[in-house]
Amino acid sequence: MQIVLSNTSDQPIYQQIYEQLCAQIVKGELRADFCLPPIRTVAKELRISVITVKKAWEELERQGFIYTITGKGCFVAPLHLHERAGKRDDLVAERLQKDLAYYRGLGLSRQEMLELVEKYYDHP
Amino acid sequence: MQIVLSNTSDQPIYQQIYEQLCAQIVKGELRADFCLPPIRTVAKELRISVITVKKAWEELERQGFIYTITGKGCFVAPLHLHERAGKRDDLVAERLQKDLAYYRGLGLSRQEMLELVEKYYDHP
DNA sequence: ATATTGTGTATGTACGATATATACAATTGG
DNA sequence: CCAATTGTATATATCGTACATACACAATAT
Repeated sequence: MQIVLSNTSDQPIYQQIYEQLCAQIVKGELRADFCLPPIRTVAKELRISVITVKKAWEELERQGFIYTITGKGCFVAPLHLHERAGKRDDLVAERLQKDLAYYRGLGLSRQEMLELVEKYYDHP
Repeated sequence: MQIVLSNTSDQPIYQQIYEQLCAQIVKGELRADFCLPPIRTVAKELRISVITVKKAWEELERQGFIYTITGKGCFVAPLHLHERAGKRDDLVAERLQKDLAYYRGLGLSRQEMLELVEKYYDHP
C-alpha cells in the first residue's frame, strides 16, 4: 500500500488518498481482506491528522471498497474480478465524461485528441 | 458570448465562467477588442453576484485573455492566430497531464484509453 | 464646469468545506 | 479483568467561495 501526497495539488488531501487507494484496490494490488494500517499510523507517516485519513476511509467504505471492524481495523472488501473491473469502469466513465467535454469545449477534434493521447499517454 | 452555469457541478461558479470564456476566446469566437458586457449585466443574467463575475474576469485578465479599462469596460485581448493556438495548447497540455495521470493510475493501457476516446469523443 | 450615468473596485460579512487536536468508546488479546 | 489498540465523536481554526453594499473612476450630457 502506498500513498503519495502532493502539496501543490488543488485537490483535498482526503481525496488524494481516496483516489489512490481506489486505484490500488480496483487493480487488485490490495488483496481482499487485507488489513489497512491503523489511521493513526497512516496519519503519522503522512504527517496529517487522523481525521483526514478517516475521511478518506469513510468515503472508501461508502463506495464499498473497504469495511470496518471497530477495535480491529479496516479491511479491503472482497470483490470478484469482474466486480473490480466494473468499479474501475465506473470511475473511468464518470471522469471521462467531464474530461472529454472540456477538450471538446476547447474545439479539439477527435483526431487531435487521439493524437495527443497517442503521443503523451506513455510519455508523461 | 455565452455562459451556461451548472448547479450540479462541483466546480466553482467563477471557474466555470473562466473556462467557458477562455474557450470562446482561443477559438476566436470573440473578436479582439470585443467589449464584454458589464459585470453587473452578466451577474444579473446569471443571477449571481457581481463579485463572482469579477473574480472570473480577474483570472482572465491575469492570463492575458482580456484587458480592463476602468470606467469603460473589459475587452478581449488582441491575440494573433498563432498566439491563440498557443494558449489553447497551453490549456490542453496543463489539463491533459493531470487527466492522463489519473487514467494511468487506474491501470488503463494506452490502447484502452485510445479506444475510449475513439468511442465517446463525438458521442457524449 | 459639473451633474449624471455607467463602468470597474474595495470593504465587510456569511457560510461551507477542509483540516486539526484532543477526548471518548468499543474491541482485542494477554 | 486490564492495558493496549483500534476506530469514533466533539470542538475549533483556517481557508475558499459567494454575497450585498458602498466606493472610486471615466465618459458624457447638460
